[in-house]
Amino acid sequence: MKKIIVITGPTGTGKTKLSLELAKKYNAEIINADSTQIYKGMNIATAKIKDKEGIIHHLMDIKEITEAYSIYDYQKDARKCIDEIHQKGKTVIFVGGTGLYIKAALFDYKFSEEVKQNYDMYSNEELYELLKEKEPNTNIHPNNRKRIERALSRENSDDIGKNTLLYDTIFIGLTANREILYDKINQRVDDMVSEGLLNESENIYKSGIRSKAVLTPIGYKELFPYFEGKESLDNCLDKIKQNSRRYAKRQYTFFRHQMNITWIEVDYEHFENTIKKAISVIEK
RNA sequence: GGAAGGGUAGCGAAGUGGUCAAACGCGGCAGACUGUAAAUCUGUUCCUUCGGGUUCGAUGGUUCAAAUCCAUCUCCUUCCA
Repeated sequence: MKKIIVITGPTGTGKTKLSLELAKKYNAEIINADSTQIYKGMNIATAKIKDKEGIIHHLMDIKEITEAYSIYDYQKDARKCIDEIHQKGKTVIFVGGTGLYIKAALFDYKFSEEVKQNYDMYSNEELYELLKEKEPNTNIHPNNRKRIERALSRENSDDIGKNTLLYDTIFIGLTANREILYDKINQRVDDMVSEGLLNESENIYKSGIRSKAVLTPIGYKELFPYFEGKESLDNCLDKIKQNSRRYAKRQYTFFRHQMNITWIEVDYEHFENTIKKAISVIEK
């Protein structure tokens, strides 16, 4: 099977579990599509797989948390992995919830040379005016300074190829009723605590490293006020739960509008049903 | 039993005669998204057949006009007994 299988969906739906079963069935290797699992040392909050059951996982634990990594790197790395796996005659399965990474790898996203500049002296309004001159049809909001700076730093590209799929791919999304999903997410945070989340987070806190890799994932930075004695543990854990719920919502928005996904309602009680459904979607 | 303060939309909290369907925050919902994407940013949030309708503990009153003033009732918090 040379089709690429993508397993995605919001956090807490069992993507990892499903991916292992499918990898065994289709003689596949897995490419991680989760932006936070790229990094070493961040395992509990990112819900990294504990037992790979012999399945080869790519693009996981490949960077130190002090290192930079971006979607541009991911695109190159992921495509290289696809070629290698296909060359072995095996199937490729992408697993993860970072929608943009999946899109950049599989769609014809074109990245151009960066024109690094310092925009510190400009106000949001001034920057927006600059962008308007460069890209009159921009739909970036004036308040979204980071994205405006990015847009100004890249070469103007009319054809960015974001809707052109490069590979024969099947997109499977795991989903669940909102209420159930939120319960799962809340429960999962409590489970992470029993698995040692506080320890892992405190080590990162004490390391003094405040890189992008540290400050991006949900589950570490929210605990820092607790280590500083400024906030109760319960409040910090509630913050993690809330951020996770909001993250799941944003994921839905992205997946619904950016990719043609076949959604599967997760059967938490009898996960084998979820696997069966996925197989029937793949073999349809 | 006495004294004081208070009950405002899902929650917290402003508002103390008209410009109030009611600031702001949170939560919820919806959305954008090519180099931080577990990020960043936006919209919306009493009901509505979009004409309007019904709200600010309850009831009654004053007024052209009340969440805002008055009376009674009710509930909560704190203090004194």
